[in-house]
Amino acid sequence: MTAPERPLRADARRNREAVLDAAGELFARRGDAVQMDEIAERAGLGVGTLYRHFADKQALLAAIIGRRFEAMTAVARAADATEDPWTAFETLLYGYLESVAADAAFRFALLGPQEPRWNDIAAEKTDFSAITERIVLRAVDAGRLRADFHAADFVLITRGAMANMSGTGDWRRHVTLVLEGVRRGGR
Amino acid sequence: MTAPERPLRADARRNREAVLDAAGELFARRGDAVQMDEIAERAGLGVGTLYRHFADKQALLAAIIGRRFEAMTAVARAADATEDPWTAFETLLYGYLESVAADAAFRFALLGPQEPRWNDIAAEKTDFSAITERIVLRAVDAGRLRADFHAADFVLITRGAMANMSGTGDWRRHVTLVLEGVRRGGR
DNA sequence: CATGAACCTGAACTCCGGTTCCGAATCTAC
DNA sequence: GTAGATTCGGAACCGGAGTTCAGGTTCATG
Repeated sequence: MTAPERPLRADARRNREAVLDAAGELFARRGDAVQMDEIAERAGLGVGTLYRHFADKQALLAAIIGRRFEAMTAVARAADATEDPWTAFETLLYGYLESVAADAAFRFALLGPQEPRWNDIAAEKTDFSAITERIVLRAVDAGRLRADFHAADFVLITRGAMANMSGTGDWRRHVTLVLEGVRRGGR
Repeated sequence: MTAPERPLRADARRNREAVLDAAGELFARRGDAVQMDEIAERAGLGVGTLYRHFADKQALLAAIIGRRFEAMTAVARAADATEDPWTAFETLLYGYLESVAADAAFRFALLGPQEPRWNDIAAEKTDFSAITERIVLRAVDAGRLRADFHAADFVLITRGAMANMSGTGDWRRHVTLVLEGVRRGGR
């Protein structure tokens, strides 16, 4: 179905990239509240061009989100490479949250009401959740997380922190508090 | 300015109530995604009537949210009447969250991006935050909450839980975990 | 350098939902 | 019971944001 796919013309590829960059930047700053005209202007292109590369706004957003999920997966993989189970867990958690904190669109996708969608996309295209599960398991087995801690709890914590990222909320403080209730085995 | 205020005509008062009920019900279920026509239909009235009673959609929402804040303040007052400081704290926390869980509009108002607005309204019209502060202080003084716990942390926890209220998130589990990191002096 | 396909532009279009407005209906006071 | 003010109804209006499309432009190929 996606078979023939002749390579894009040079200017087309360049423009496609410009759109992705502009959209990424703007979505990151203001979530999906940005409008197509703004993205076009920032990319130095006409709106029509956006629609030549992406079926609609949703598709453009999806492309951006997909990128982020891939980056996220890389972060997770790196964390998993750490020997110490607790360090691995913390690295994953903060790596994840730091990225999310820097990107309103990502946050929107993760927190938004159409919940199932994006996470499903992520599940299909990356093995982020598998890696997360492994890291959590390692920490539990090493006695560094409460015995009943589950990957779903990682999501819980994560979402909780995200909710404290806009405005005055101090999400780091929030994570600190939660971690205190979840960490085990001091030294 | 609001001085003369002749009493509303009987039917007007009845209709106003119907609007409030319909809007409360729908906003609670679907947040501010409901549209004016829907509310009108559910109330058995024309749209024009909504606008006779409320300047615009925002004002209607504000009326609903205001109601909820008042109810919330009553809950807080009740919690404050409990002798045991920890029980008071837990009562407040769960009372708050239970109400919020039942009302998407309220959640939306508390969690939404236009953050400052609603909380300011609340601060002006109710003494919810004052009561909360007192309850938190009591628990800290009694050694039942970590010494550095502050009213702002209550908000943190609260927002964190809210983020886990839609879809599959198990907000009670989330609160349990957080509480574990915050509670002090078991039995 | 010429030709045609691929691509770009941006004004115009469409859809959607909040808001208005005025004739019709309803209530209150006398 | 009736006059007159108040309130209601809902079709029409309006602005905003996504999307389309009829040319003009640029690139790749021979």
